[in-house]
Amino acid sequence: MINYGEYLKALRQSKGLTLREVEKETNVSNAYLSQLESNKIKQPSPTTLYKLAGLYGIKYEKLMEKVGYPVPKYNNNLKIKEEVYGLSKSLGDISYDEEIELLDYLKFIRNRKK
Amino acid sequence: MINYGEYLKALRQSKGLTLREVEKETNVSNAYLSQLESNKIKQPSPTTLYKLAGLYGIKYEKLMEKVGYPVPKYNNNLKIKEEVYGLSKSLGDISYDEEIELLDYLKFIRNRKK
DNA sequence: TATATTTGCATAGTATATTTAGCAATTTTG
DNA sequence: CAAAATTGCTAAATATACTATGCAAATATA
Repeated sequence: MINYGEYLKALRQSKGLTLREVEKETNVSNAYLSQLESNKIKQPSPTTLYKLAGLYGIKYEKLMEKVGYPVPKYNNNLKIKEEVYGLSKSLGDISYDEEIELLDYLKFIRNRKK
Repeated sequence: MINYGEYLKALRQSKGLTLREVEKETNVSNAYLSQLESNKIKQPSPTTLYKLAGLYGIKYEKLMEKVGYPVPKYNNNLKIKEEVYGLSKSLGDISYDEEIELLDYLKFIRNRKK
């Protein structure tokens, strides 16, 4: 059983968005979003995934993969990858589970002093 | 209204295959294949398209596009850049202090279960 | 030619994606 | 504190993907 819902929920909360705010931006009903985040939907349509990926700032293909759809393979050139610098380099390679935890922790950080 | 059915039919016939032969290879029912070829299905699932693309020897992405699904674009450096920065993009803009905290927390995560 | 097999397709049924409506708990506001 | 708004969620309704069954026309075989 694939668990993409937890990931979607962590993404949304890390951005401080409510289900209804996401609904406004994506035209996906808040009720359906809730079902997605609790893994009640096996395979949401690519179009739905595309909208969410856009709003949350992640790659469409990543959601496709999480949901279990075939994803076209491309040439990931490791050399070029290594030449690029930035935050992700400072963090290094992180796993999917770690990313969820970091998103969660970021939410905690930002709501700490209120 | 998108016309991908005609394309699928032309592909199948060019290979001299019957609906039932395609069914055997892809596990998609011949009845459904018939509906696909006459555009009675708006958006067949990516998995179905993937099977057909494989058998017919065309690109999966091409069928995705024909059907009207969003298709990830692969062929530029921006793409690779996005992959590398995927994490920071999903996290959004984070401050220097936040980055330090995240790095610290990541270290904590990785030393936790030992 | 007669009959058996194959072929594409139509129809009905099942599974599942997505929306609408509404409710209980929480949060906001005065 | 009390009323009002907001939030996440559930259940029922609807839309649509996909399959099982079967049939009429075409084709193969004798």
